[in-house]
Amino acid sequence: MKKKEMILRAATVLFAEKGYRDTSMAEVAQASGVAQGTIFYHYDTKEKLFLSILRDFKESVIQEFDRHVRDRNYPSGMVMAEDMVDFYLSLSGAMEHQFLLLHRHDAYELARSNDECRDQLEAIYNCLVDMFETAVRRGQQDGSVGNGSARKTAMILFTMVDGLVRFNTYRLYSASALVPDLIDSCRKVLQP
Amino acid sequence: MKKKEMILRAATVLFAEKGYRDTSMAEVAQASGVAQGTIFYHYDTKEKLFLSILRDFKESVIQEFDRHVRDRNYPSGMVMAEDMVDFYLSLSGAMEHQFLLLHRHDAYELARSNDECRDQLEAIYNCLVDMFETAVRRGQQDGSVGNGSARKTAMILFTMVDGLVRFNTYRLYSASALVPDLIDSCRKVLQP
DNA sequence: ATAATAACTGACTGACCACTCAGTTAGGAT
DNA sequence: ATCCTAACTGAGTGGTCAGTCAGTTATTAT
Repeated sequence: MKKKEMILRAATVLFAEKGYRDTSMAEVAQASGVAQGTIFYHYDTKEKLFLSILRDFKESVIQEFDRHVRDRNYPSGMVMAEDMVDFYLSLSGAMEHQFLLLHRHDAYELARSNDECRDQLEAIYNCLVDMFETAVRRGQQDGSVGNGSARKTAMILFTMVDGLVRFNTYRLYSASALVPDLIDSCRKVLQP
Repeated sequence: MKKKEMILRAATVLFAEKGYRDTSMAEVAQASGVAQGTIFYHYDTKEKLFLSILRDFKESVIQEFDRHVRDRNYPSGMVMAEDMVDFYLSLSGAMEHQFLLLHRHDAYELARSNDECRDQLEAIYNCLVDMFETAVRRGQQDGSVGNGSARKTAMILFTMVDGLVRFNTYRLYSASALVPDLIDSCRKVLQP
């Protein structure tokens, strides 16, 4: 693996686990087995390193979603919606550190002063909500999902599933114990 | 107002808006119109100042909730649950900075190494979920709410409402536009 | 083989920041 | 009026950290 990528990976883990501000570039250098100067050679500043992580995350989410949905045939929008909840949960497990980053305030902080950061965040967020919206729309067409704004319904589903991931992240409650109840609640929200 | 309280108030706003790590004690001192040394006279360390803010928040939440529920007669658990959603939304507006603090990662960070911080967080969180649980239980007794674990149902309601507050905080979406849909979804989740 | 460029290194720097401390001021008790 | 203590002050300190830079090593082109 190239050193540039090693730096990105190590920084993703450290920024997610310790936070952007609480992670020094010296720590990133040590964790990636690289001299401090090397980081600044590849990513001019700490901020640009963080942006690269976000960009990487965005591309991964889009790619994973496309790969999951492609070649898949759902009998109904409702079934697709349930699969999207499952997919979101497994994605947040597989990309644990990136989701942890998304659940920190660091990125939103940076987004206030940095346009690119805001754009990346919106793209990630839109991609995730779009997942649910696609399912809702399809369900509304085939009659398995009740009417109402598809976008708003998708956002409510998003808050429910994302809240569960957050419970897990903060170790306030084990997510797995809530999954059946959550899926059940989502079904109730969607039912015509 | 005593200087000690002025410091606490200024620090709450600054920690919420700029983050714990990004706020220097010099800024807190300036914002509260006090010398730097005065802060350390009242609150030994930055960490203890933060804990005092959390303690203050916990007590306020409990007090506000008690005051709201006392002397109020709900015709059914379902109506109480709807009122709890409303109450949560208005509370998060009235105590905007404290809720912002709760939505940052700072507190959860500190909780990992500081027992008191973890206890305060759990107390705040329990108080909020208890609100919903009380309503669900009552609804299950009078038949206005369906059966199932009251705690889990309360947690799902919590994630839905809290997710909405978060949307607002991060300025990703205007909360008010989602409120009617949210209340409607909560009703669906609760219905027998 | 030589030159040219890209990748890499780590000691160093200037800025910042939590916290200290020696000293001053305000308030209350007798 | 005198004493005592609590409240308050701000210049100073030691430590940390993002970013620099002059120099070294690896890679590629000719």
